[in-house]
Amino acid sequence: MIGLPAIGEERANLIGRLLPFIAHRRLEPGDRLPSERELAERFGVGRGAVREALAVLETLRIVERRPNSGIYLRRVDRQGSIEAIVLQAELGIPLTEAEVREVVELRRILEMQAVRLAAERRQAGDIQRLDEILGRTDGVIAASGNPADEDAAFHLAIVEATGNHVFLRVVNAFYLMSRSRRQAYFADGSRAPLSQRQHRALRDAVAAGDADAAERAMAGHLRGVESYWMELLERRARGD
Amino acid sequence: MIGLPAIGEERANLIGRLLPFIAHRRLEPGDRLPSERELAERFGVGRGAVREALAVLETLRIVERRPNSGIYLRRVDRQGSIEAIVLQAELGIPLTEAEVREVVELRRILEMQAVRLAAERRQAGDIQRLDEILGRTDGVIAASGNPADEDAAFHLAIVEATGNHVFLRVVNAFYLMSRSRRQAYFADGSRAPLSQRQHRALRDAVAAGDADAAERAMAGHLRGVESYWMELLERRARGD
DNA sequence: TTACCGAATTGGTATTACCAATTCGAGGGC
DNA sequence: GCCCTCGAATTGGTAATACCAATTCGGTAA
Repeated sequence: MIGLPAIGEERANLIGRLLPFIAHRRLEPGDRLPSERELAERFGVGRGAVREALAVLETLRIVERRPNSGIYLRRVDRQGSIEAIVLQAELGIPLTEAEVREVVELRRILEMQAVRLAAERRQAGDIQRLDEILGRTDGVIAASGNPADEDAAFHLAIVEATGNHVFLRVVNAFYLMSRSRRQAYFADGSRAPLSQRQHRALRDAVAAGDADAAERAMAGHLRGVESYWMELLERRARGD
Repeated sequence: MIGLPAIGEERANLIGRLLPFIAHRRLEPGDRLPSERELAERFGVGRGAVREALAVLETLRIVERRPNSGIYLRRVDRQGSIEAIVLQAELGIPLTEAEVREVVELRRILEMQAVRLAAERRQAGDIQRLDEILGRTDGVIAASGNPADEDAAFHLAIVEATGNHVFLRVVNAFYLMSRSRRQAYFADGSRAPLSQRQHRALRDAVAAGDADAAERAMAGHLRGVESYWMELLERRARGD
């Protein structure tokens, strides 16, 4: 069949089908996956689509392609890329409980250090950017909208104030992988105003160049979010 | 021409040619790249190869593909993936001076926190792994080999002792992106013995559960590596 | 100047074909 | 019975072609 469109078939991202396939087969690191031709047939797509997905999975260090031999699974748990978790989250695959705890812990480490550096190095433009985001957030709250993306923008703007763009990339990954979770967090409209007050305290501490105060403000602010995540885990453990 | 093999033509990784092409054109975020067909012709490859490369660049948030419209450059400097830097380094594209300084700073932040957590949480297996790597390194040094990979393995084993696999993934990215630099560092054979002594002090502090001592040991150890990187930058600034 | 329509362009996808290296089993020699 | 050898099948790498559907963009008409 040439060029026949899928007949009413929902054709999700191939990576989103490939990852559960790998997980479901309980493949061990080093195991060989089916050949490209077999995967193409099994998922009802062309070989080109399979190769595109495999190129991504190889870059994320999930698989290894050996020419004329096969596709092999790598030690995805410890050598995999951090972006692999971002991709999974974007595909709707939920993080494991361990991953959630680890993400929360590392996010705290990163942001505590970031806000200190930000307070020490902030430029006028950085504070201006923070104020702009705060104003935009006020508007979203007033319109009863969900300020999840503005929340992320504020935290990332603080990291940006460190002047370290690599730092920004790393923290950005964490915000990308928790986007849906953050949306759910702010779905409860009562949370946004408190968060906004804490953001303003953070802004003031950073603007004043008071690293200790900024760190304290960040610690208190993160506590709220973290407890939400931990509650989510408990709820999931009880079976929703 | 069908199936004609390249005649003596060195056909490097397409991504390795695409990235300089983008940089050389001084494309701004939002700008459109040539179409897939044009890129394929320009680089002398098939459209499939171009699509494979673009799929990777899209995952790394370097470009965005809009169906039936075109390929657009994203804000690669701040929204790009951290893995994009890893990929660049693997392709032999040197880091910019700013990136080097930022990588050094963030690596210090991550490892200082990691070694504290490792000292607090290390299990028996973690110390065993550290000792194993230390022993292997002794062998490499005795054989006048380059212990660059053993050095990375040791630092990563410390991060692994935190029990945080997400932490491990992030730090792993930093070691992958500086692999060639680390090889050059240990090419001077006089550096390995000092490094090994410092590693042993780190191992002892972690094994003893002394977070403060471990942090001090890590701080001193990193100082040496960092000064090497900074000297490299100055040498490069003077034009090698 | 504006609104509209149609042709060209573009990414998305499947199919086919060929190459070269690896794999693996059958057959033969020891 | 065991091991070596050789050849066929398998596999990833790559190019070329064709078609679709949506976007773009130019020209034309109101």
